Amino acid sequence: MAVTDEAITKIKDMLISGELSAGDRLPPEKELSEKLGLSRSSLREAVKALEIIKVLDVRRGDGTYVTSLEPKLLTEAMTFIVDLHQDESILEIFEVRRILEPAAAAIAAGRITTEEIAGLRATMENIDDSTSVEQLVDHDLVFHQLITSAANNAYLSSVLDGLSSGTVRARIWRGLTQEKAVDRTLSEHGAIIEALERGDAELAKALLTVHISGVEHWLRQAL
Amino acid sequence: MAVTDEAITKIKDMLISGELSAGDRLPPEKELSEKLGLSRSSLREAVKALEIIKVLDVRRGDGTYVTSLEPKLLTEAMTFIVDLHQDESILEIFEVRRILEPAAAAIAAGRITTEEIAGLRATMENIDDSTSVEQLVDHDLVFHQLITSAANNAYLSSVLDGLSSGTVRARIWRGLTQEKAVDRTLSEHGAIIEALERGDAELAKALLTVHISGVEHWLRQAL
DNA sequence: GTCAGTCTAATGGTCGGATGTTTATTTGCT
DNA sequence: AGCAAATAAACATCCGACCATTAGACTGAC
Repeated sequence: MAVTDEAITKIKDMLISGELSAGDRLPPEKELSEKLGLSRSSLREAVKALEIIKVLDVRRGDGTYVTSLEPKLLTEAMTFIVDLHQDESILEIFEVRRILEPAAAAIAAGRITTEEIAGLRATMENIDDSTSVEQLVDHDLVFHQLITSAANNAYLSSVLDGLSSGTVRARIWRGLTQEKAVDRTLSEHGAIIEALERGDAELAKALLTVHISGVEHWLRQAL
Repeated sequence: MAVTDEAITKIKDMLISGELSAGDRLPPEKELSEKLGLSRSSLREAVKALEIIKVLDVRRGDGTYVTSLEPKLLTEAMTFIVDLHQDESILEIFEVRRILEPAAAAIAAGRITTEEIAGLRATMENIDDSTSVEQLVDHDLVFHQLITSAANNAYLSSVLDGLSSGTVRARIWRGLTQEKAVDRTLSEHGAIIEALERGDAELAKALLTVHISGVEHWLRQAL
């Protein structure tokens, strides 16, 4: 194994063993490279790799720190990869979303707070079929994130957020706008909010299945 | 933005735009660094980062290639991250698995082939409650992977595989062995195979929900 | 004493080049 | 044609120098 990969493994082990914890600061590059027995150049490659997947947070002029290590960091790593193959396999991604999001909504229905409901309602304000695509994408992003986060499972949220990257969303809403299907989509969002507010898990689940399947169907014929 | 991060973005853009495709070979480091306007050292950091998340495949003495970019590469990226926080949040991860795996089994029930059934049966051979923990973990890993792959959705498989890393599995089976719960777990596996063979999606789904919930319950009290 | 501004040391960011190691290819011999 | 050695290409690693940024210490005015 290359020294750089060894360094990655060693740092990872230090995290797993607890020698390094969330928020801790790593020794300076020079010092750490000597400790791990490799050059600063090679160590930097290792640190860069860990920074990309959000395990380390490098602050120039300050130092290198261990991130919060929250499940949230799964999202960015996934988004990076999902972005790379959006064309062929969007449908497979939607199949996964169609499994997870209704389940998330069902869980959310049982524990969603009035504040969260209010947050969902807020995303619907000032939105109609004459709103710009960018705003629609923003609304859509926040809407779905609020629901999944109401399910109170950070991994669930991370995976779902990672699977639905912004680039894909933008393409879809552009298409929906052209086909004048914005109204219907927005009214589906409204119905979902009502079901969640009533705590109707079954209905919320069904509505989300229908909602995602609808977009999926549109996508299928658009490809 | 640092030059290294710019380089990562540029390479990513080359992939999205199609200038680089799966299997393509990148220019040599020296040449590419000149083209992108940065030093070889900095470029190497970028390449290393992309290698870690399985976007690039670096072959010493040969060259650097774009990987297949299959969804499968999501797994390793996820495993890396999931391994880092197994303790606190295993239960959240299990909640996600409990949503996805039964759904995967239901899909699989409708399209699983006799060869795949035979493959599942094969994992049960030579396995009983006197088998070593390592072998049990191997069996378990292959068993669940076969089911998810029978669902024929590469993203679904990748996400599930990523969520259930080997380290967690090992801990669980060690526990199950101590509690003499191996028998029950294995018989559950057998029942799942039969349901899949009969194409009974509802039963397969229910069995997997029960199966995962059982492990989840054991985990909850073990923590 | 307190605050603002300045200075400095620590730290990461970038670079260029030298050298080692591995692999694929070419060359040359039989 | 086939095998083996030589060669070249490419990545791997290291080193040392210098730049850029930041946090924190310091200083001086009030």
